[in-house]
Amino acid sequence: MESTDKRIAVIQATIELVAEYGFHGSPMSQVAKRAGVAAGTIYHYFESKDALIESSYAHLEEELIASIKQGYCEEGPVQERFMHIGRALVDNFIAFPMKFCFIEQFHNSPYGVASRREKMLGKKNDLISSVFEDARQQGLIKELPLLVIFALAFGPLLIIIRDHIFGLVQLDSFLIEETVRACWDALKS
Amino acid sequence: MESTDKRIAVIQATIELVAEYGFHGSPMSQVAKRAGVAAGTIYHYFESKDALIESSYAHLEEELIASIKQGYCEEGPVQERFMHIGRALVDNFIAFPMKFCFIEQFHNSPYGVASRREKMLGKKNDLISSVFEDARQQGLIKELPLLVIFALAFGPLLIIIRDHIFGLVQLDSFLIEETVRACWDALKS
DNA sequence: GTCTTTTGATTGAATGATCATTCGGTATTT
DNA sequence: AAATACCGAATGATCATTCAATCAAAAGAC
Repeated sequence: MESTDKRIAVIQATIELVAEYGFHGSPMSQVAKRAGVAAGTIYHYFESKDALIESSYAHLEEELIASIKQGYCEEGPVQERFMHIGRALVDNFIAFPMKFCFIEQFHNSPYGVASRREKMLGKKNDLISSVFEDARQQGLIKELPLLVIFALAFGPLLIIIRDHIFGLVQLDSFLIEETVRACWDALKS
Repeated sequence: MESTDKRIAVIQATIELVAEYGFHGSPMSQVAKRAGVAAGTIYHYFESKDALIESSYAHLEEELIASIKQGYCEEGPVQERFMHIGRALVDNFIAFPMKFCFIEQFHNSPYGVASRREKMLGKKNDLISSVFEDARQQGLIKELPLLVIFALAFGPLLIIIRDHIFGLVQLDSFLIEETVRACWDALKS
């Protein structure tokens, strides 16, 4: 993970362009132009367009986890930890819609498939999983597979974020709070 | 909406290819080959690739609504109607994963934006909205904007369908039932 | 400190592939 | 014979990627 100025600039340009125009609407020539870099330079940092997209996604994922960790209390009550994660997710994506658009496109494209499978095999003790493991042990939530719990917890949030970004709803902090709480209702045993 | 054999064949080929390779990985030449048709023929039925993709989506949406209507009782209790819709959605997408992959890619691409906005303006009395309107009037569900209700109701289902299709969970009818019920828990006031 | 040398970074025009679309013509239907 | 459906090679654009040439900076030599 080297991080020259130009490397980051290229990733940033990729995220912006892909978010707006999709993978196929984002030629390397445009990425180069927006990053203020020559086309050839991209290939100094990334093997191919696919590799660039993969790296851009990894970059976003790191940023997202970092932003969730801000103000997160590992020792607090389970429901409060859940609410924090939910709020952080929505707030962050609403503040940076491009990140959301890129990530969602990635997840629903052939790129994302392999990536998601890898993550499932081996990720045990990350921040989020452990909230649900604790909740399960305390008998607070339903006895369902972890992935189903994930779906109930975050599925609705992704949708309202998308609706907000596309201007179909206007989220405010009250509505966000109520929605995250409703997600918790879905989990409660 | 004419429906020649070839027109349908082209749409079918488009859905299959896009589901597997994405929009940018589905050249018209391949669509033609898979549909058993000459490249030029596609342009007899569709103005452009964009128009073809738009029509393919519309086709899928009609099919989906038709399949939900099967066995649907307009007069039954609200919760039962909701459970029926949820089950139908999951069953249908699991039976035809290509449909799901196409639709999700569409929704998260620049194509889908306009389409979604149009639908929001003017759709009042469709099958699904009226379930939630009835539920609201009976005081059964939370007082939240319709789009948030949609998100809570169907967001989790979309995620577990994706996980199932990618082989990350194995859904059976028990798990589907429990998940749809949990979605209802999120809605309950 | 100044002058080479070497290494890595950067450039952007050139290359070759691939793609959406067109069109002149052939088959099929009316 | 008129109209419509269909074909597939040809066209022109666009794109990812390469590479020979320039530039920058660090390392060594004296």
